[in-house]
Amino acid sequence: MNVMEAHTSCNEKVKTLRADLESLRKENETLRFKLGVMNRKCNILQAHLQETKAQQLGMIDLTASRSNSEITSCKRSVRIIEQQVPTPTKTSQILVRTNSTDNSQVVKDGYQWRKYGQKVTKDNPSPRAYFRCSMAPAGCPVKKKVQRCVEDKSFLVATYDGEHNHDVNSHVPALIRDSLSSSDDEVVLPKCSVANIIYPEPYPLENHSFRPSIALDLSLSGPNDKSPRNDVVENKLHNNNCNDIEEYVASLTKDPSFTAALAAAVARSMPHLHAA
DNA sequence: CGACTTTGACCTGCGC
DNA sequence: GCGCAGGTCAAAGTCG
Repeated sequence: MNVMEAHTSCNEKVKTLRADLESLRKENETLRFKLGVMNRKCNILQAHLQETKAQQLGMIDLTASRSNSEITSCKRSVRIIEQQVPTPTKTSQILVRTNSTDNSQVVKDGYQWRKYGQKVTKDNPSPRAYFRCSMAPAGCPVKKKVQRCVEDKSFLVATYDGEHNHDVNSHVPALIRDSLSSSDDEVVLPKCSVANIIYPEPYPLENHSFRPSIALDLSLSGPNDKSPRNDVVENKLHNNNCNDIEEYVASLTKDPSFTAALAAAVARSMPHLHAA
């Protein structure tokens, strides 16, 4: 009888352990996915940071009263950075937070777009929509591709191609301007090249002061607008982002539940360590 | 009725 | 040259 009881108890333990194992496996999958997303975001952020630094260095006034050696040193630094950072192109990308239940691919960026095609691409199950700028009467060469983010479907990836040959303000109807300022979407417009991106935040934010997405009133300036106001906003944005990212990373590393879960996931992904 | 969207067909570039 | 994938066209449909 004792043997029977022991056997039953053993079976129950096995069941519990299996259930635990299954839930841990699921957790592992989730964490791996999140880790992958974070990794990708980190890479893009680093590229963005490098670009910002290059721009700041490029703004150094080389004609100011400095010694020749200082000037040469500055020029050399700028050249080194220029080699590291890809040459700015007329292509840029932004990420737009949308309502996850909203299936539309409309990115409210202040310009008027006409959809001329849609295609399902190989690397993303969500269809890619093709838009042309329809604001300039003579025809604007700018094109835009919009596709849902493959990792987080609540975000739209908008790729801009070309430069607007007109101003955003002169053609935006009042209705669109109004809808922009009240929009739920959060957008950061491209500054000059690829990887000017606002990041989706797939994790709960309640406990973190860092919230990387910043809503801008886009009706006041276009992506090519180099007004002082725009520069102030951009500088503020970059400084805030850099500080906030550090804050965010610090808060994540201080979070015992996050580090424990991460450690567990890493340990589980290395069977040889498990066995040892 | 005009502007806009949808969607299948077609074009083009690229790798093999 | 062929096949594939991304990009564009244009006719039909939809909406205000």
